[in-house]
Amino acid sequence: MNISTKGHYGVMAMAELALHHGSGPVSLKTIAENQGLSEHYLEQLFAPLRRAGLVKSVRGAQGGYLLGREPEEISVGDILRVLEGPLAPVECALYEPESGALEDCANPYQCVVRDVWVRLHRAVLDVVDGITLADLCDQARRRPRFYI
Amino acid sequence: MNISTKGHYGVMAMAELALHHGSGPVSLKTIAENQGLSEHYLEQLFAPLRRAGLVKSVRGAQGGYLLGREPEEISVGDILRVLEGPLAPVECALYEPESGALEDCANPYQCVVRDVWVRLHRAVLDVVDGITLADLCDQARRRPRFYI
DNA sequence: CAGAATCCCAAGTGCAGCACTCGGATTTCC
DNA sequence: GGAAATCCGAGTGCTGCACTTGGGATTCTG
Repeated sequence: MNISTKGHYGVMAMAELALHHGSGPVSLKTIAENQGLSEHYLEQLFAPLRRAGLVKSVRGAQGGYLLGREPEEISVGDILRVLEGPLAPVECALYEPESGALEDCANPYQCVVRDVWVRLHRAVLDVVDGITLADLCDQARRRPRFYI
Repeated sequence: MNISTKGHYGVMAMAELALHHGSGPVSLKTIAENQGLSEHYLEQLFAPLRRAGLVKSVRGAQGGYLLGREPEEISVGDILRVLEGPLAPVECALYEPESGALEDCANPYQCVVRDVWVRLHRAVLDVVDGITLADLCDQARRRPRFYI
């Protein structure tokens, strides 16, 4: 039930991109230094983010990364799904009840317990899809000792 | 963001114990056969559950396991915490804001993002601590093709 | 135009944890 | 006594995490 550093660092890095949104690309070196992360490791995270369209890259000197969409249109859930995979606690919780998949469970115990995972899945999505990068920026700018 | 088979099987097995609550011990062999799981693997899950007091064991022939408390007093969260560890998405989300731990974050990005993890943590706990084994039993007994 | 800065890509590495299996010791009912 | 069960420790193959290493391609700046 935890988020790996991929998702963790990914959201942190995307938050930094969002704070600089509108003022040119930000390099991974900058992000890595600001946040105390490995630049090469961040590279690995940004490859799938770019393929998913969440960021755009600018190559060459003074290059870096830009948000692929407006901060209001990128949720934490969008980032996590790219870096962590689907956010269902167990595989069978991915299928929603209306598809009739409930009948697929071999035994009654598993079916009953699956309802727990479905509810958990929904609770997770409610949180992560309800927070956008714009929300994080607002919150960051309101912090007392905020710099940059 | 997922639950391993430890937590998954553990909750399924505990649900079966709860259904038989009050009518003697249930052996792991029975559970394993009913649910199509490995008996030896279940053994490993029940060791920590017993140490945590969630189940009691009866050794010898016709032995097995009993719930350590009433079904109303065992939540899914109790089981998951024993088998999966703390349910916080990242370590720093374990500390709640009122302890003043918010000041510990080195950089502002991490702090802002941590609020996401804290909210996620709370949402998870709301679900898993709000479902008891008694709830699962009620639901199981109401299912159409319910047996045993 | 050189060279620095940057993204891009592939490969490898050490470690931890998952999902079991195996073999046996101990306890208890019949 | 023997079968049924819990207990216990060890081992195993695999996958994924959290990086590192080493290079190549692109583009701005002096």
